[in-house]
Amino acid sequence: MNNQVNDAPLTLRDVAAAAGVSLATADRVINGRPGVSAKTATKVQEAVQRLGFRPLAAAAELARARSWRFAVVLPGGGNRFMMDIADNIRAQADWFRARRIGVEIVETDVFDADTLAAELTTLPGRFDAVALVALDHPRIRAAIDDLVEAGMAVVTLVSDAPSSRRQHYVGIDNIAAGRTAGSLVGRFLGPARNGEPGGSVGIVTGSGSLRDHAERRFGFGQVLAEEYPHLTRLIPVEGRDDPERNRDLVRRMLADTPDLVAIYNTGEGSVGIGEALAEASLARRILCVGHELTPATRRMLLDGTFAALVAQDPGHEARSTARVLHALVTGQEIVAAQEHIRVQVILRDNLP
Amino acid sequence: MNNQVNDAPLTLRDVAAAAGVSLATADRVINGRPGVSAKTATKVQEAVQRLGFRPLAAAAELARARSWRFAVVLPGGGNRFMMDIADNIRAQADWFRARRIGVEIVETDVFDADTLAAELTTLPGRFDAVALVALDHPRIRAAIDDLVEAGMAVVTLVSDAPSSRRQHYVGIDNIAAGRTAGSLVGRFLGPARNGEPGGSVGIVTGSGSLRDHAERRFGFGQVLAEEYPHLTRLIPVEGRDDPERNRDLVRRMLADTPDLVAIYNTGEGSVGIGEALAEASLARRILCVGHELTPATRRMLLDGTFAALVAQDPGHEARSTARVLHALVTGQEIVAAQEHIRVQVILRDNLP
DNA sequence: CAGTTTTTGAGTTGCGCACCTCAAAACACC
DNA sequence: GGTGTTTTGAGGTGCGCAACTCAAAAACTG
Repeated sequence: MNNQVNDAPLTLRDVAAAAGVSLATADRVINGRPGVSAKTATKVQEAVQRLGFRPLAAAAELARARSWRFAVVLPGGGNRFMMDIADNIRAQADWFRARRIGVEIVETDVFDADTLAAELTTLPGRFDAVALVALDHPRIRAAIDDLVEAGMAVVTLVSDAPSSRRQHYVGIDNIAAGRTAGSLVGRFLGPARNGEPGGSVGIVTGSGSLRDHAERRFGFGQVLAEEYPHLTRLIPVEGRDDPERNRDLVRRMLADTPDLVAIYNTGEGSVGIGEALAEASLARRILCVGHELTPATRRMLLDGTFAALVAQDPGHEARSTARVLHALVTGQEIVAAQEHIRVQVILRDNLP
Repeated sequence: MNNQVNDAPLTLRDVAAAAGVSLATADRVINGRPGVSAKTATKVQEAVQRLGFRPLAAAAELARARSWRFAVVLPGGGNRFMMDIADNIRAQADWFRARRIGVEIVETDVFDADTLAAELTTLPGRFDAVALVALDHPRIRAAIDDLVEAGMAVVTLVSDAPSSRRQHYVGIDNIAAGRTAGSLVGRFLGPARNGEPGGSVGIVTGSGSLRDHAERRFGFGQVLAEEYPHLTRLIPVEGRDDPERNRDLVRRMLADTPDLVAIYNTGEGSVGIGEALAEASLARRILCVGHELTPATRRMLLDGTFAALVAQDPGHEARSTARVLHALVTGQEIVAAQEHIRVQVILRDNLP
């Protein structure tokens, strides 16, 4: 085992010498410039491998001496989770400045394909790279492909468009997130007991047009059907992530479903669910699992209204977005493990 | 709301001009060199504030033109989690090289205060910074303080020594981790039913000399006592993180405790617990919660022997260690949110 | 006031690389 | 052989800053 992680600093000059070529030629190979014979290029690449040369990041960055413009396209409106992402992007101002990156946060109606597509077409020329919360819709897919075609680096954020040509997705595996929620509900309710029916599980979801919620419902249903068949799944109700709609929907659900034992909310607006339960004096008696850590869900986790949250870290996503876009435009490698966004389970006890 | 995250790049030259001083004077202020009157220094600092100047990291790094030597002190022996950390440190070789950082991984007997203290005294002069898995022991505390006194940057890793002068701790809140395990056990076992006794919960722990295991036991006990008083906690048994010892201890536990319903392992060697349960055909019938994701615990999570794991991400810890040490030696700021290590709950469904 | 110390300005060097020019050398082709 | 093309070498410039020198200016001292 080699415990010496690395050795004396190497420069491009050392590589050139080792390969028996001039500095200019070594530079041409390293930076993929034309006018080098295949034979010579191989010699240089071998020397790079052999010596383990990597350009000093600081020097490369300084010498490149160009600045970048990134756009981050987020849904407008009061979505708390998206506001958290925006805040975390802003909190990186120093990081961006130190890399000569100008960032603009563009708010738009992500739920409307035409609006979003129109917004996207304005980006080339103004920006070098873009991160967007994607709608998985043919028009958006085409718009994303046009951006890539125009030479922009494109990553999807939170909600993916896997069939597009986007270079990277910054977000969680939403099927796994839904499955996790399903396991938590099933486990927390406990096994079926002789003679006792399992009860019904209500599902509150957002608009259904973003891929993430659909995938969560799918994963949730999968686990409940396979592992907890004694539980009855109600038909999902759509509250568009709006607390007031959710409150009304849950009121009706409580009235219509005497054997309701649990509620899963695939999206935002969990606070409305808490209100409806409190009105009916059923808080803590009906098991609730939701998504994302916000001031409201934090409070409901602490007071026991919600038993658990499935969450993704908006700070991690903001930083990952920044790193990935930077790596894409500067041609650096992406550290997959670092950029993998975890599906977090948050209980009262491991609240950050 | 300002959606323009940052503006045109500034140089030190701009700051000097804005402050009405020469470049040399601005440089003296920025880098804390002597020979500047308080009045002038204030002028420059105000200009820095007003313009929002930050030295371009790449240029500063390049100009500083010095290399660093980091040591990472880990326990020797086959601890899988520690091996993961070491592997992740090695995986960062490129990152280190790009910053002129040489890293040496030092394996030693972290559990023996004399050995560890002796190892630590050899570091000053050979290294600029050190990360170590700390024993919370007066001798180690003194040794750490000596390192800081000698001008080294010191961070503790995984297990902290909070009363020492170490600049940072890279690891999780182990009390929260223990509480989380306690909540999972309590919740998964379900509420007390009329007439049914709650049953006994076994606790398997490591050596007890590292702070982390003690804190986990404490947090676990806290939650069980407060929230699940119907459960009986057995006296913790010490298996020194060794699978074979753990197996023997659990064999005896099973024989002695007819009403055993759950086992919590605060440390490594969970595979021994699985073996003992399998022998007795009790796997999946006794609820198990353990720590850290390894090939063995992953397997037991998938086959249902373990219901959940409480984990910390060794990759994150390795990267955080690198970033924090680098920030400490170069005088950069530490992004607290980025370096906060999360207490993760891992179920079968959100396995990374 | 002269003499001393402190403060400031002006300037240089080099970090390692990207990017460029220009000329020389090697090669291909007829 | 000569011509044209490709490949290679040599060298320069600048990125923004750190770190330094040296001299000039300003601020104190008695």
